[in-house]
Amino acid sequence: MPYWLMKSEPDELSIRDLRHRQTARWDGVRNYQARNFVRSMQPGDLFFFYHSSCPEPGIAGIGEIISAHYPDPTALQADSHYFDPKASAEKNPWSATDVGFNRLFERVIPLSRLKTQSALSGLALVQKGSRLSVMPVSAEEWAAILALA
DNA sequence: GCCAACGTTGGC
DNA sequence: GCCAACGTTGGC
Repeated sequence: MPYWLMKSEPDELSIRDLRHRQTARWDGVRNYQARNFVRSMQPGDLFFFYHSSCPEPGIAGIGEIISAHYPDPTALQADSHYFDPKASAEKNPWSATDVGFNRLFERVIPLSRLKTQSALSGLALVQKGSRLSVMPVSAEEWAAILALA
């Protein structure tokens, strides 16, 4: 079962929001590499829920993929922040998936701490200049991060 | 196909 | 708010 890491701005969707709602649609991915990762997700996959663009960027908990991927409806909504004028119902290049809550960490594992872990040096998250918002996490990386929670 | 300009991401 | 790094756009 593959593992993932996905970034969200907590102002938009935080791990606490997910815990409260239990499920949410993970949409708005607008990068082809990240989209391809979304398309390879399977129900039951777990992911680290990363808080970005906030006072304490880091991993805040764990979520679970609970649906197959499907065309991202926000790409077709003119009033959406994620509207893509080049997308159509017939040809929508963007994908979304439904996610569920799994676990809230007592404390956020800060990015600064993740950066100090040699076991995580291959993770796109900690690599200079990387802005990938959806990325795979190996079983070894998963265990190394969990050990910090 | 090249590449400059632009917009976005996201840490700090 | 700043700015480095990246991806995309569009003229040529």
